[in-house]
Amino acid sequence: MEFFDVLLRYEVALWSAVDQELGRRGQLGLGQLHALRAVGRHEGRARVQDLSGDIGITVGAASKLVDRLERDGLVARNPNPADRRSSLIALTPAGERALGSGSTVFRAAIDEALGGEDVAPVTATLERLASRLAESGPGVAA
Amino acid sequence: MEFFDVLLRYEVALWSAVDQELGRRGQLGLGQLHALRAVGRHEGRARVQDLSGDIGITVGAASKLVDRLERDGLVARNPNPADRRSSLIALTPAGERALGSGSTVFRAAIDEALGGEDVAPVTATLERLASRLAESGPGVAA
DNA sequence: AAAGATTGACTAATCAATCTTG
DNA sequence: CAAGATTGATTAGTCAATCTTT
Repeated sequence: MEFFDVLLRYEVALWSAVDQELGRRGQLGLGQLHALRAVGRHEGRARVQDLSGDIGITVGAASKLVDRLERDGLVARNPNPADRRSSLIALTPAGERALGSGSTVFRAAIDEALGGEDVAPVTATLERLASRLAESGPGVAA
Repeated sequence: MEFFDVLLRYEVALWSAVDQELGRRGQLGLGQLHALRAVGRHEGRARVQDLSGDIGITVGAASKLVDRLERDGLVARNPNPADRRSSLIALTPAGERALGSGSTVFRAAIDEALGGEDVAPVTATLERLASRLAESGPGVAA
């Protein structure tokens, strides 16, 4: 189970290293940045469900996450004309700025951590494994 | 940043899949099992600090984790004859049993998730990256 | 003083129950 | 009645302050 152990250990260590670098450079924490990246990918039309799936947390947790991002002025819930049960979540101008500058530091921190290592093969293998897993059982989903 | 994204996504998905399989088989959750595996590796002489480092959580969190494991009868804090500031944490008989049966299910769940994929190269690369990171900055440590 | 651990205040996750809309 | 989201109770983490022992 060496694979599982090192996967877990490295993921925790990398998250921690990147998060600390973000803090040193006066950026958002990695948790918030990770969320803003997900919101950004949905081009202003993110629903709470989408974020839940992207980030791998429950719908309830995603709802509260959006509460906090909204409180901090980084995203806004806009009415969904097609379905009044949900809102469409978009980045605010402040959210765009935080995502932009945070992403720059984020990329640099990862490049630094990789130190020239070619991770393309690892990336490919993990993609394959992730697909396998997604097919068999839908992780966090209800 | 495809590498970071898939690393994170897969780690979350794999954790979730294994955790659910443990639940279905009436075993401890993966969080607790992960902790018991760490305690077990220290052969009855684990200190709170050791677990903190192994698991990648703060010392305070590790102290509370041991509280819960102790409350559940899975580990015991024994006096440390060499240093009265710390205890030596050991598995109880119940803890040994839970670790044993949980590990069996754990291994099977991982094998199932890997589905014959050869992860040795990925493991080697992640080991190398983890070493790099450990040298530059000590993650969670105070 | 420093090291090891614990505790309290706070933050963020889970699950279950609930409310609204489709 | 399903689906989408929110909320409340609980659980587990962070950080900072503290206590004991070295």
